[in-house]
Amino acid sequence: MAAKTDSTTPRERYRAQVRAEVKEHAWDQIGTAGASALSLNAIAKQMGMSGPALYRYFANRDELITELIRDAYQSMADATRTAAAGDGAPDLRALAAALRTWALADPQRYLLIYGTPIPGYHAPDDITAISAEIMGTVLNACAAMPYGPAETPFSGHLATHRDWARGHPAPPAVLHRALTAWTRLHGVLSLELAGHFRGMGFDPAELYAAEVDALAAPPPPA
Amino acid sequence: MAAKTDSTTPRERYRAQVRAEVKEHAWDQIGTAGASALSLNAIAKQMGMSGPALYRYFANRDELITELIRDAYQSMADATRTAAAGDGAPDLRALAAALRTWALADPQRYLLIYGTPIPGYHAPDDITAISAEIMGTVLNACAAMPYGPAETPFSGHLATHRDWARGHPAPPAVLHRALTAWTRLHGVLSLELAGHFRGMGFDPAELYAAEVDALAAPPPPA
DNA sequence: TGTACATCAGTGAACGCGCGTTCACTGATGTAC
DNA sequence: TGTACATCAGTGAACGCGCGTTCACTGATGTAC
Repeated sequence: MAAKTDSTTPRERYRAQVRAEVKEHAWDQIGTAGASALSLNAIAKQMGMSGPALYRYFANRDELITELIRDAYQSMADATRTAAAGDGAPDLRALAAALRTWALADPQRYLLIYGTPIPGYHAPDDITAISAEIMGTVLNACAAMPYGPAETPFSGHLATHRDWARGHPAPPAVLHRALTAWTRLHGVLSLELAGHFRGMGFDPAELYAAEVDALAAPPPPA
Repeated sequence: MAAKTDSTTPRERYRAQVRAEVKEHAWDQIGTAGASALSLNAIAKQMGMSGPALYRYFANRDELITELIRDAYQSMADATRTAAAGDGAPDLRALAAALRTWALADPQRYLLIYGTPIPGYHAPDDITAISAEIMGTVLNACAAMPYGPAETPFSGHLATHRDWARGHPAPPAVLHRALTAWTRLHGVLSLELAGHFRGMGFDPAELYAAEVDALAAPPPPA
């Protein structure tokens, strides 16, 4: 018998493996047919099992989708955290580069988070928490920028509307920078992933780099 | 009998009216259940007709969806063109304001264009043309800005990758500005429409305004 | 070490459902003389 | 103006399909003594 090094039994390990395999097929299916076409029966067939068998592993279709969304968020949080705080001080450029690499590696994963929301779906709290963690990573990177960003009318608004920063000590101008970084990088990435640059003839990577440069640029002397 | 003022017969008018009514119900359905759940049978039921009746008006489900996408693009093109060139010189601020109003008026319409692409769907050429027209409007507005934007590394790239501008005479720096306007406004709008700002506590309109300000700001003195 | 029992993975049949789409048909509306 | 015919909107039945999900079951795997 196997040594009981930790608390996982063989059965638990087997379960985890099958669940992982189900999710892999789920991603494949989302990639080729879209998230709304995700079907437990189809996944079972691909795995050479009968449809009802999957109900041993997921309570229903919704639970599988929630799990995929959670994994997507977690993966994104890991990728950005590692890159931003990789060596020494948090670095927005490294974060941005890692984000793009992560997004391009699996467009469906990015779009499951940031694409058209599934109507009626509401993410559970733990997913919201991961999302906030990602925001924290962006905030840290912006707070560590060599130049403190300039104050703006909007940063005045943020001074009194900063609950989302969850107590982060950064000044309002940095909060503004973080939100801007988020929306600008997402702006380029989402259009690229959705194929809206296709056929236009320029290199999306260069447009993305230009946005990163703009974010990292020193503020104009006041 | 009605005077034949133009070439539309009563039957043609009736057809056009029913087609429009079908589309209205289709938008309702997209709003509540998502584009992928769009069902001809369900629409027919809502209209008090039998399912097959709709096949008099649309060849199949795909044709209806294509029509909706076309209408969405056309509506966006109209809204931006009117706003940008409304009174006198093209105006990026007016364009941006109109775009946001248009997007918030019907999030599903915006998301049908810019949300997660429908897998395997490829837009026909006339829709691509409308999309290019919108880009032209943005280009015009950027070309009319009081300050010519500064040259950038990316504008160097655009100097030799400007086919998408379709012969527009603007210099590369303006092309860069137009692409940037597009991606930044989309960045804020798409996150807002998808609900990612919900619960964060700040006012998305102010973030949007800050991006518009940044786009319209004079370049830093070189 | 072997035996008895409990746990759990997976199956196949079945449920009701709604979908897109076709087809032959009825009945109303418009057109031509 | 009335009559004869063509056009076309809409119906109801039918097709095959795949979906999510339940249920009672078989057979393998692990556990306790």
